[in-house]
Amino acid sequence: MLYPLVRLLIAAETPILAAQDLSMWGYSVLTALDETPVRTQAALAEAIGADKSRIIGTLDELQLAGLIERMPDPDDRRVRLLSITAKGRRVRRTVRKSIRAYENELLGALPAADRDVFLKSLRALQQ
Amino acid sequence: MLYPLVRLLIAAETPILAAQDLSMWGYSVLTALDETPVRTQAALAEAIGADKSRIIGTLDELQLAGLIERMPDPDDRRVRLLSITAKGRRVRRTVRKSIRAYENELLGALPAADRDVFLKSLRALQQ
DNA sequence: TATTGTTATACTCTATAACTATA
DNA sequence: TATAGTTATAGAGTATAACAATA
Repeated sequence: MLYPLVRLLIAAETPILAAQDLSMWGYSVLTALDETPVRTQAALAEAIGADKSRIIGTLDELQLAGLIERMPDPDDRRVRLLSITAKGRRVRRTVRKSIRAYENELLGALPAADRDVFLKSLRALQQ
Repeated sequence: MLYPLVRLLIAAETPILAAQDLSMWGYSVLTALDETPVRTQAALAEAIGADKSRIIGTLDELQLAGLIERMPDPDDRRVRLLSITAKGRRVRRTVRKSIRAYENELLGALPAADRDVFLKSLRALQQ
């Protein structure tokens, strides 16, 4: 039952991301970094459910676009300290607004009380 | 919010399918054929959200395992009439029972009233 | 020797377009 | 010529392991 819904969301949200030259992983990274700063790339990858080698291309793009910063940690030069830039925060906010607008439109099909229970339940089912 | 949940379900249900030598698409096909018979492979593919060329390997495997039948339509020999076999039905029921047991366990974390609203809402959100 | 980030490789999935056989 | 099914090809996404730099 989730599969058609997920397909619908991906179809609707891919163009929103593309409008900001963002991939799904790129948006994932911005969201993670905007919520809590992360010290290592491996920790970031783990946080968003990816492999550390998988996000490198994504980080390269985000850095090139000026959306994140990647600084060698002076205390351990193997480590890259990751942070979101002001521009990255702006882009993330823009995307999030569009995505939320779309999702609210979708959820508008549900009675308000059901909607609240639905979202609460979704939250409860994640670990 | 859906993504981690979907990952969790895939991780839990892949071994259930593997125990019956079924792929996710194979299970999708069995489910579609068990619910309503389909005349052409293209229609079946469309029904489960796949490409007609993508499901051919799956149909080959299912047929080889004796779970479906694929007969040329005598009225139009380009067409393959698709149907699930008794064995296919048994396998599907077995898998479905395990999957439902797991999902009920998951949903057990929710209060019964919320669970009902959650499932009803999921159903309402699909088109 | 162990760890962080990177690169290289192979593997799976998928989409597309050719191809065949029928109509 | 058009359609159903098939095959072939190339492309994207992913996982794994090897690698360089640093500890």
